[in-house]
Amino acid sequence: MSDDQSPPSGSPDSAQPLSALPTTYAPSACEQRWYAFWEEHGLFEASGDEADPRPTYTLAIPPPNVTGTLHMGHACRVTFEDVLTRYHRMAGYDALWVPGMDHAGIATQVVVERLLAREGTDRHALGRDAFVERVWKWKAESGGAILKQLRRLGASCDWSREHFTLEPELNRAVREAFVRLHEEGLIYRGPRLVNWDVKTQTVLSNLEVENEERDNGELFDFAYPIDGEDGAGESGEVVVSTTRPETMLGDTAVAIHPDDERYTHLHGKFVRHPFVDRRIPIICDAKLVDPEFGTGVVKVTPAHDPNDFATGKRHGLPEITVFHLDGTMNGEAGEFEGLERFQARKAVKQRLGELGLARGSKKHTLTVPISQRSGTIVEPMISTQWFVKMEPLAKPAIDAVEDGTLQILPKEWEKTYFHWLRNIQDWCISRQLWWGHPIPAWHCGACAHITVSREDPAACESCGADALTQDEDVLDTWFSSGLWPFSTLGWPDETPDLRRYYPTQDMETGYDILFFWVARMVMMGLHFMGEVPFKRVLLAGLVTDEDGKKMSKTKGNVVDPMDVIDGATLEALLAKATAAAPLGKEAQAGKYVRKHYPEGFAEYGTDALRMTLLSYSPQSMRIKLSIKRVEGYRNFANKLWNAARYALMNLEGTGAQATGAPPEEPKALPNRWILARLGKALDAATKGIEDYRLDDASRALYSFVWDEFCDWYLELSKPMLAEGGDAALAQETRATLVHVLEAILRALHPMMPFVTEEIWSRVPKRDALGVHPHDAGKPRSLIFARFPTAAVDAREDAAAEADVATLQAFVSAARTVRAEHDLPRARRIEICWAGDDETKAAVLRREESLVAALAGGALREVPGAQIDAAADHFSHAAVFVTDGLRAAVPDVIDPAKERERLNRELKKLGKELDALEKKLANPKFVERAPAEVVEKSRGDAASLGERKAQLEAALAQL
RNA sequence: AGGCGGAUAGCUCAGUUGGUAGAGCGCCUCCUUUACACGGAGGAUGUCGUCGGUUCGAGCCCGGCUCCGCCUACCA
Repeated sequence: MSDDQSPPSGSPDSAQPLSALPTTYAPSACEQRWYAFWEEHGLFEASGDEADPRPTYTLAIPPPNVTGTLHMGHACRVTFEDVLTRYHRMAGYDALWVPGMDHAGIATQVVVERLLAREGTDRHALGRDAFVERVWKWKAESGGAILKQLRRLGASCDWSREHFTLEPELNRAVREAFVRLHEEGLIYRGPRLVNWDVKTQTVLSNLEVENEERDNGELFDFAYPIDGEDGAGESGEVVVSTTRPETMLGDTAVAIHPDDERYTHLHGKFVRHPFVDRRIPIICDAKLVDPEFGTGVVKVTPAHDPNDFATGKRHGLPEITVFHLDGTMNGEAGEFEGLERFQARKAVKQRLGELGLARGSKKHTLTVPISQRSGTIVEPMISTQWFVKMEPLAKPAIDAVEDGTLQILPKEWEKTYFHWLRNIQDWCISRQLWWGHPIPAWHCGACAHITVSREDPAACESCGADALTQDEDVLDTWFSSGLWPFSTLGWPDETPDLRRYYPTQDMETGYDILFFWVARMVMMGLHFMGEVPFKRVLLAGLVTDEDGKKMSKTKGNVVDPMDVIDGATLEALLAKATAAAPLGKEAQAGKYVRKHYPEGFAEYGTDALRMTLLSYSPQSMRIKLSIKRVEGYRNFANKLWNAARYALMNLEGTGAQATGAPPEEPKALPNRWILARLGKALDAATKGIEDYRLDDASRALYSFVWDEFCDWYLELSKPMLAEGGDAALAQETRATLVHVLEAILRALHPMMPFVTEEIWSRVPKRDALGVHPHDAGKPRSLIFARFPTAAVDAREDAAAEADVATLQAFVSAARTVRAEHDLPRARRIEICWAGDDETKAAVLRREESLVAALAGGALREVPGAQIDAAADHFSHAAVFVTDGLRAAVPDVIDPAKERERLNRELKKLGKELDALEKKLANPKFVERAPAEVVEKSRGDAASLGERKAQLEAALAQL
């Protein structure tokens, strides 16, 4: 079977020779077909075999929310992760990419509640169990959309190991983690001032609160009358400032700075609350009060402000909550009871005015806390919640990065990571939602003891009563995500997968969830597994629109990856943008599309999109997705396709095939050269991938394929393959051509899986090429092919590189002359040349026919003096010079054009020479710079000087 | 307020340990040559934000400034 060139049975149709195919690559013709093939044959599945000797490479996907549809950010993540996975799989690792989804507590609950609202009902009418059942049903119906889209992107996940953060297996892990932390005293429950979302009526963690600057705020001043009832007959007032007048209903103190001499007389005094029957102490607090700010007097509302809460604790102040959970005023608000909080604000101000206590207001910009999910202003409230004590967990996580056990790339992010962990606050993990992991805690109706247990308990562990009710809260979504790298491998059981694949290698994700998720996984992994959950954290920037703005439905600048892949007309894009836009913003939503994509999208294909995303540096925070760039990579895929067509046309019927190794001892210069250059490109690509510089890796391969393989090697191969030529040379060239093409396909496969597999299936090659023994028997596919290396697939050859560089410089210079003189293609020229550098002259002599073919002229070596005095020897000769070589092209010139060209070249050369000479004239440079630098500068100056003289001579002759 | 990042060709961005500035797109000229017009050949385009310092030498190292972005905290 070693000569079998037909595709494996069951693989997509590859019977048609590539040379007979259309000249344009059509991604849609093969992408879905290939993915189905890969998946159907389980080609992405990790071995899971403990006897498999290969090292493992494991990567857990950042599980997308079930609510989501794929956006460009996902596409970016998936592409990076897929390249890493495919690369390692090809490089001889047992690679495992664990896929899955996150149940996304609040996000999902909000979506389903919105559906219910449309049906005219709500979750309370349904009841908890029915509601949860409804969410599961919804998840089953629409939750998988994103998984289908992941496949369109070519994600080579092991679908047999797919997980969902709310599935029963992971619930076991969650319970285990919770109970263990509780046993260790790291989980506690208690009343704290928390972030309350009045709309969804749940508590939020600090991370779920976003701060938004608003300049429409005001600083409102009002007076508290001094209470004279303490017998001293005091009168007067103190004026306080507030941005939230309604909270004064919960004031339980007024604070001044102890050293503020303006208020010394108030020490120990009281003020009278104007609306509720309360006498309020004036307290001294140096921590809370900045005497320079405002009046230097602060109203203290312990129940509704973090600083006031802390102050209240210091002074033992009562904490009076004035809001209901829905944000309306409660009974403590007296006459304002029942008002919504912002109405209450107005009302309080108005009443203060009526009482003559208002003391004016001024504009004030302030940042307001916004709920990430509901968009409402978050209310600080005192509430009893579950917390994780973070400090003991954070320490090992800090150590791991400090001692290098865990690497963060790009390294700049380390500082951010440390800063957050060193100032970490306890994590509020309970949520007043229904969709999520229920907290494994049971309240005893008899003794109020709380039983925390892995299994549902039958009786209270304290008093034995069976009057138990489970805690009504669920856990923060991120609690289960934090366990993801090991819970998906079977933890808490000691499964073979957990043994084999933990710790994972890489965690690739956006920097926006460094705290939310990455840091928590590190803490949880270290705590429960005793080992970091992954060895490297790879952070990428966020994908934005063409203007660098965040993609949002309101702005209408959301680019759907599927549209980029499949193509979309302007009308379709407009329709989608307007449909997604909020009511009333439809017109605005179309603006972006009209401005940037007046012609819609062509069918760019997955590979082009992937290459585009890969080409952005991971160093930058923003990835401004440019559709022009996508187009460029679409063109690249087409270039590759056509290069392959050329190669296969020349291979057809010759018996040449890829063997996984280059020819033993290639003789022809272009063959030696391309193999040497392939080695350089492969080194750069490998280094790029391993260093997480996929931009470097993709650039190296792109420029090798286009600039060297296509632009030079294929052109050089044409004369070598010409009919009636040297048969041995042609054979060697075909062997080189097919090998380099095949190696390119393997190298590019992690980045461009579809077009490479499509072409590769048609490349004549030895069977079982590069397949690891462990994968023997599986259908033939690039998925298992060995990733090419310089050592095996290329041949080092510095001499060939230097010689072709000479040839290229000469050919380019000759082409410039042709172009500048508008010589028609058919016009043959004679190029008279002389060599000053014997090595270079030898190259031209040896490769004369190739140079002649590429430069479009016959070569004739002449004495150097003839070129120096071109006018005397050749009529109307254009003269060009490359390093170590001179040439004249007789009978072609238009003196004016020639003068222009020579002058332009002289100008450029002059600038370079000036800089060099200035440098060399500096004695300190000669003295102190490294010898090789000085030597090089001298050499460069000399050859530049020579060229300049020659150009000037040529110019003078015109 | 503190921290971080950015400022390089018309646009979007690379630039490895300091040693003569790069790519893609766009632009100009020519070319329907048997892989490719999603192409080929050639060409034009930069005070590397600004001021100062270190150095023989700075896009790169150090400091100040300006503008932009992000993050964290907080402003009664």
